[in-house]
Amino acid sequence: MKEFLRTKGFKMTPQRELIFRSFFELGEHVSVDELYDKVRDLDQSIGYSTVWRNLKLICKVGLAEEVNLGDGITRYDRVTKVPHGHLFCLSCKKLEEFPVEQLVGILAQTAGDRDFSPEHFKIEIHGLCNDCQNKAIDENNNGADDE
Amino acid sequence: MKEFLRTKGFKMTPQRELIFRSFFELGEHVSVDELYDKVRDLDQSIGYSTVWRNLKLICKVGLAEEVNLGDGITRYDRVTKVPHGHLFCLSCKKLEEFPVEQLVGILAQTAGDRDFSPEHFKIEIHGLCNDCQNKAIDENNNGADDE
DNA sequence: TTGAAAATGAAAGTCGATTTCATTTAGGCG
DNA sequence: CGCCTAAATGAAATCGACTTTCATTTTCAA
Repeated sequence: MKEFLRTKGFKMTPQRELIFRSFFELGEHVSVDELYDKVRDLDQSIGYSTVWRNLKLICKVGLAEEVNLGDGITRYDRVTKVPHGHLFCLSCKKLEEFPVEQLVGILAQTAGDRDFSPEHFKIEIHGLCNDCQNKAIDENNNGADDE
Repeated sequence: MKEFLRTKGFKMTPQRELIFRSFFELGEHVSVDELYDKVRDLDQSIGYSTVWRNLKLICKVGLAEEVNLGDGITRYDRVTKVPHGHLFCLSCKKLEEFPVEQLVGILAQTAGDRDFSPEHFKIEIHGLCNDCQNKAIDENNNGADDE
């Protein structure tokens, strides 16, 4: 990793090492705050802006990309081989993935037909995950019938 | 429209009337600032927060919905009969639409397979529109070859 | 070893979205 | 018609995530 960064003109530091490692240990779709919390557990002295800047760096060197679900929080998604879409639970904010090869094919064609040069496809399903659907049902059974 | 709002417990005011009308006169994907500018041309005295609140109201009563393209600006998209995706130009920010019936069918199935209750589908292609591709080419031909 | 370029941490700044609060207005009711 | 209460308004303050600034420290190639 040190070599990889050096070839791109960046230096390695203990903070960066820790931040990169933590990022890849956390799952997908990490927010700055989540990463900052994790990093802070390991080194109290690392600043928020350092975490933020390194997350940006991870994107710049092509290892992750920003995901914006419209809830005001930018998440950072590891770049993986396989393109995927997101199932975003509006209630608990959990994010699941699903494969989208077929869809991306259709979208690429759509773009081509319109002389639009696609850089990135975004396919999301917003709704309620199974857990939150069940919770909603429970609440209806137990709660008062207000509103 | 006044009746429509009354049945939902909202009152009609001159400001609201003007804001609603302006919103529907502007095309799709209107931002608060765009609407505020237009409304301001017609009535200098209307405040930003009133425009914002009425835009939210338009969403609440189901006539529009928020669109977030990840550029930090919330746009408001009139709810239309036909579901559509967005072609978003990363350079000039222009937004085009394209039909997505077929895709939505596939996505609904995907959601169903996973016991996910979909509320909303988001299908976007981010990239460069034809104009901006050409601009980029022009710049390469004329400009210096600085990295 | 050394010096320029890059990185860091704390704090301040940015900017769109949202809320607060004092005041005004709409519209149902007698 | 006037009255009254809930809703609406406008200005200003606040929020909160993101981004930048700046003084200082660190990396690493020569």
